Amino acid sequence: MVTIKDVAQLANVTPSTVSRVINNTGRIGSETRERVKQAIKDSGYRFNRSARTLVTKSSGLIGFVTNPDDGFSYGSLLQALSYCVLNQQQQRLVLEFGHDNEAEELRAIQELLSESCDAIIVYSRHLSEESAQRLVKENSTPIVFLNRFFPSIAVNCVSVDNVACGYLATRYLIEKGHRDIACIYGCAPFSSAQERWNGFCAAMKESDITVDPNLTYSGLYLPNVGWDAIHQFHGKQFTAIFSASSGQSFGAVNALHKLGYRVPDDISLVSIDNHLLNDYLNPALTAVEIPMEQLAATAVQRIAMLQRRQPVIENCRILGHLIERNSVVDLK
Amino acid sequence: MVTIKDVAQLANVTPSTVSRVINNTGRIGSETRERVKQAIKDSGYRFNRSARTLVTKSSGLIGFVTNPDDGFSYGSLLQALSYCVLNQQQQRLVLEFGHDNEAEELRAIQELLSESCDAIIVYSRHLSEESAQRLVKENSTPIVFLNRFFPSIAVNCVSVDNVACGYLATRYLIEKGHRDIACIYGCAPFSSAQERWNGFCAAMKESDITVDPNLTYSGLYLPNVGWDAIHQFHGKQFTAIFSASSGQSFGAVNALHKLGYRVPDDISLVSIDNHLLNDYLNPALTAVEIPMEQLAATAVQRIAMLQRRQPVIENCRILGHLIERNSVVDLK
DNA sequence: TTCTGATTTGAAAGCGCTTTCAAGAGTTAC
DNA sequence: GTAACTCTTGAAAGCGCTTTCAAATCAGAA
Repeated sequence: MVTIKDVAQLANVTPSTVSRVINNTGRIGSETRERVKQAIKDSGYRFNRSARTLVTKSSGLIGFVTNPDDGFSYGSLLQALSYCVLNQQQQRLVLEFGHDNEAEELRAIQELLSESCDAIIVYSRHLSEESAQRLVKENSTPIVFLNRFFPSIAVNCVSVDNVACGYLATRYLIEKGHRDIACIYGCAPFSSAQERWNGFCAAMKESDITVDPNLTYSGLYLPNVGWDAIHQFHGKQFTAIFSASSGQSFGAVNALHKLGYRVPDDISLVSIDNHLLNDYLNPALTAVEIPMEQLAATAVQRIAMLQRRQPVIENCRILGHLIERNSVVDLK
Repeated sequence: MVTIKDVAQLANVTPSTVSRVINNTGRIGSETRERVKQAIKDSGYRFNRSARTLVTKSSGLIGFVTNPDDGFSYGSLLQALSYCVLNQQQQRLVLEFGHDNEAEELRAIQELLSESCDAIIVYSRHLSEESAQRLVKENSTPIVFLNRFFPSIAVNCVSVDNVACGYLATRYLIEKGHRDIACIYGCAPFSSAQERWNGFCAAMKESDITVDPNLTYSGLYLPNVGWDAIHQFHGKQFTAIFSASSGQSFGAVNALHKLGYRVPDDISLVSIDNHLLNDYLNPALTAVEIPMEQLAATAVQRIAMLQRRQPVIENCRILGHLIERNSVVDLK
């Protein structure tokens, strides 16, 4: 293994000088600098990051904790993080998967702390507020929780305004003249579930529409839940559906087709979540989409704030945008 | 920062002993072991991986290089790698993105080599065989190339048998009685493109069907290519389409709908690639799917072989499986 | 010439861990 | 009682790098 020492010897300088050239720190004579650079090339030197990490306590790694996920909802997030932001700062992402329980999520985080990560982004479902709070208090490493909102450590949370998402979607249906609106929404452990439901209720109440309990269905964010919901709604009087997740929407659309409903002619549907499918489903789904780039950028920005120990604006939540496609018919 | 030294002091032993307890190496008196374990807990010690990496030259990191990708085709791969295999071996994945050019892909790999990765998995499009070969020769770190096949370093390649995929899909159509079959396929930089096309041709030839050049269309694996292809085919005589990628298939199905074709009643379609969408599109797409878990497992297995410098079976290529759904009609 | 200050480079310590080698303690055999 | 073991632990070097402090060099001013 070629080390900085070998390079130094070859260039007739000391390791300190080589280090200074590599890191571009300190003042170096231009002739020496060239000589060192040449020696680096000639020797085939490759620099050893763990040695640096040991000294500087900064690894250039950003930890990312998530859970395996049928829809790979984290895929676009990873990409946004890595592509738009991290590369510019010469950082890399390290992945750890929790296995859908809190203990594993905590283990994953500990693992990443051992790795001297410069910061950790947690995209978790199971972590309790107490655990999250403890992690933040006991570690100097910045930790940002994505898509969770813990009031006691709001500074560490970057999340979507799910109430607004539910509200936006529902209000859109109402504006299009719908009043008999069914609702398919989530449940624990998704913290967004209750919020999106609240948004739905708020929009309904605002327009003085009473929510028909027979036209609501709650379950995991999965296609079969949407499918079951439609079968429950079947036969009842409704013209539109607010479906709180793409997973549920796909199942719902499928069931609607199977039962002979035309979408949107018979039944309109608004979904939440960005998904490649939204564009290619038949019909393409009108949905409240979350700007993943903004989510990623905000997380990275928040990390920078935490690193500088700056006072931060608490509770700036990301807003979703309604993208009109072809799954809603205008009744007016 | 609590170090192994602090723990040693607390437990009244030397750092060597603490290290032995942590790593479970060497023989340790049971009383001492307990005392050390207690000290570890009491002191809040967290072990520093870069220090270990510096000594042992093994970081427990597996590098993964890919390119940003609209369909996140690597998402399921990451998950398969991380979930099924790596966790059991206490390893983590580090991500690096090339930006769709060879220089960036090479930079990404170098970066990961600096990180002392135990192995590197490259899911690349642009790397030339020469570069790949050089990387393998010049580095002792095992490197595995996914979805590429370089004859000169076949040992380092884990790839799908794309000829077989194209053949399987096409033969299925023929078996269902189709003879006027259009083909939408890929182009450079996808090495799979030519192979899938070859598979298509082989199946056609086998059944003595001449390929009509007016019913073939080549382009990137993107929806708009599928869309354009259908518009070119429109008006010509054909009953089925072999579409070599999910991206193209989605665009094709969309265009078929727009032009008033019923799928599969008027036009059947077989696709290649696993995609969540295959199940939820209307109709659900019959497709040759690639077992990602197998791909991941094979890659990890190959890494282990390379690490042990064992002679390996060259050129075992992963086979796709045809999953029947509802996008093909039986003409017989 | 001598002094001052700026610039460039070197020497050496140390980051937290592993690992080799040796020493000490305890046990058994004769 | 001594020799020959085994078992447990410690001392110390060193992994490849950064960084502080000091030394050396050089230019310019007096």
